[in-house]
Amino acid sequence: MYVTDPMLPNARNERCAIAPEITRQRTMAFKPGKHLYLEGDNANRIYEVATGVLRLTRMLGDGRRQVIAFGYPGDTVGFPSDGFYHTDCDALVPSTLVVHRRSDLETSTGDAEVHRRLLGAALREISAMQDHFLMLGRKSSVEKLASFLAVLSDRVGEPLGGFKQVNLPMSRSDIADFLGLTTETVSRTFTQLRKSRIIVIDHINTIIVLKPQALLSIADGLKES
Amino acid sequence: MYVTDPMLPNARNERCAIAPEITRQRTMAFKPGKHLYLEGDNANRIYEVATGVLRLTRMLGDGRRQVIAFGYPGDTVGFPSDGFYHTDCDALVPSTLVVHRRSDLETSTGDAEVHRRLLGAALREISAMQDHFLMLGRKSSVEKLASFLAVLSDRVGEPLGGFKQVNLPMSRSDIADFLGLTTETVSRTFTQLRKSRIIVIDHINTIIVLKPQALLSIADGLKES
DNA sequence: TTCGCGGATTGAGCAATATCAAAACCGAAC
DNA sequence: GTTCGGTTTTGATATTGCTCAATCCGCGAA
Repeated sequence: MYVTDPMLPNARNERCAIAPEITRQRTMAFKPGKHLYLEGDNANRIYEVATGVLRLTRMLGDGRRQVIAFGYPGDTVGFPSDGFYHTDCDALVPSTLVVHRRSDLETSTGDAEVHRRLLGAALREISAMQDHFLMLGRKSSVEKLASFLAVLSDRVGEPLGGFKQVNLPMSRSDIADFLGLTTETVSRTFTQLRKSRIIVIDHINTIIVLKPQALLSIADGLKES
Repeated sequence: MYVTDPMLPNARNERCAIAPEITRQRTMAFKPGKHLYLEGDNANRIYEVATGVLRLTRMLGDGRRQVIAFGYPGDTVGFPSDGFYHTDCDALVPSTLVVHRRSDLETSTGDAEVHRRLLGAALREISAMQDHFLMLGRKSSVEKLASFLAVLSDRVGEPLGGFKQVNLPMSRSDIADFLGLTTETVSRTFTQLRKSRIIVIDHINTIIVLKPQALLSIADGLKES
């Protein structure tokens, strides 16, 4: 999951639920604690998230970290380049994954539907990452957090008395490393959104969006607060 | 072209020169001044840069801009997602492009070699963008500019009396919008690298790298200067 | 229940980068 | 050559987000 412009008619529709005939393919359970793969590992498998949340990270020599993406149901991770993975990947919560062979994407000899599906996921990935660049490079801290919450609320928010409740399985420092901020700034920005009554922090990892429209306005830089 | 970690054994080798039998395919000339395509256009063509330099951009409502990538020879631009382009694209210098049909990538019915080639380009694109995230989100201004110059020098630098000369066909504000900085900061950072005798600014758009190793050290955050 | 620990929040000061403004430079047109 | 317009550089100041440090909070263990 990347932070795409929440105002755009997004590509969510294409990222449809995994069809039953596909889940009948090889599926695996994966729990937090170990890595699904590491940067530099031989990339022989591509994973489609069915349930749970994955975390893709990339490290700089001195410990600085970038969370490249969070893998939510419908997302695909592990695209190979030159035969290797280029990020680390682990799970934030117990997850289930549909496993594909690298050859399912790279050769057209197998199941044509799976091939089409993986290719589509790769192309959507490119366009989502392009949007994410705009956010990383050009948005302020409030705009970043608002964009993040808007996307999450849109994709995995659950209705709660007219509002949307969003669960955040990741830590504040995961969010910080995803948005290119520090944990302190993320925390302060949460407080700021809470004080403007745009969100309620129900629990450290559960927020409720009170004013989705205000969140979107901030995300797109249309509002100063 | 994205800014990938210049220390890594990079994927440049894969991005090999366009073979003669491929250039025999449909080729077009494209000059600066008009757009190759705009965000939202129907994406029916995919372009492989043969010569020249393209610029891919994405805009935020209030005018803030992000340069998503520069398209150098060997790079491929115009990957479709949901049938549309998701960036604007124009040329910085007169360029020639190898034109592919969208269907060359999306169906496996055509030339298998072209299909393989486009798919490989898409996968490399994903991994290069992941590296670029780390830079946008976590690097300082000197580190960003040093990374940028290191990659350019590596990819398109020309030998000049034991040093490498790098041409910069893009403006300072293009560089700024690519690295997530302002033009002023880019300019100051150029000056800083010049004063440390790491580069020489031969001309506004021609620099000479005097100390490639120092450039790499800074790029990777191993040096404070 | 209390204790202790790790993550989260808050605070104060600071550093990096942005902003605003002016000067310098460069190339194109005359 | 001179002029003009746009880009780049430089300067002064403002501001955002970072750093360092001190609580605070929630949760599991005893």
